[in-house]
Amino acid sequence: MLLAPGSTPRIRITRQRQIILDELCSVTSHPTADDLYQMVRRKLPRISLGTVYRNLETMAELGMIQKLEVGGTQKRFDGNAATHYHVRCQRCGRVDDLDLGLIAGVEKEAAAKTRFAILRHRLEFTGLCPECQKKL
Amino acid sequence: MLLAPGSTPRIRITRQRQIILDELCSVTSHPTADDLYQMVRRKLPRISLGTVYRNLETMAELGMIQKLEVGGTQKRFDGNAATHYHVRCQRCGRVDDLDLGLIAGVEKEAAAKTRFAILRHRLEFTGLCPECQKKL
DNA sequence: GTGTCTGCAAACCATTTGCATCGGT
DNA sequence: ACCGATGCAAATGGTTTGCAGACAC
Repeated sequence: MLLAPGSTPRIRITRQRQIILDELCSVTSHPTADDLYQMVRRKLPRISLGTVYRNLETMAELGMIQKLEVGGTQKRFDGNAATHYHVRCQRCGRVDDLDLGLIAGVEKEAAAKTRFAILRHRLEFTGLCPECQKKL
Repeated sequence: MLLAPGSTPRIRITRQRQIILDELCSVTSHPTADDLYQMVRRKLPRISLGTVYRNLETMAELGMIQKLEVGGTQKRFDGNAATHYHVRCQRCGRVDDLDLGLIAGVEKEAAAKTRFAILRHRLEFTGLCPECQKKL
């Protein structure tokens, strides 16, 4: 979504967009696009998967939500736009929030070690969720 | 690659496997499967992309190399099997190693905050590489 | 000789996209 | 009315897989 200089494309509040956002924010899990599609479909049976993808992308670009690029095949989405860390179960793929304070100063430390301009960081833990621990 | 109890499937050292590993270890970048395919093809013109994928997968499972699930569409591979952190350029996708000491105690701290059994962690920085900074 | 590995091609699956129509503003 | 958004279906692109022949041990 490139913006022509000077133009400000108005984002419309469509029924679909509103409901996708509502569903995402109503949940503490970190649903995939398809999870969300299933959830939203209960309220808008005719919505298409493409619309879900497009809206998630748009809202992530606007900083309203987060697109999580955690491990696994599918991307996941988070209604909490603030930086925070995650744990992912390597067996079932479940992703939980982790209530750790942000690691202070790492970005500064990293910036000192490289010629990259550091924009953000991500910390992700991998492990086994309680349910999967039992099953092993 | 599930192992039947008691069996120890012998891993054969084929020409393909050896060369894929050599190429990966000869390089400090973090090539994608296709990058590696192109590299290996110069020495083994008849190798197939499927073989590259299969071998990378196998060697990652054996802990000989690392499969990096950093952001972006493609997975990347690292000949250095030891835990270390990375910076990724959000514009061109380049991935560099980051010479930071491992964050002490985070896994223990994380374990205390969740009921997950923590197995490992990953810290990834996103930014702009020197080349992409110039181009903007 | 046995059982793994390879090359090839087709299959898979998450995500993206083109297009005609719809609907917010 | 304008132009962004939608539904649908087809396309894309990375990765995986089935199979018959090849090769390491």
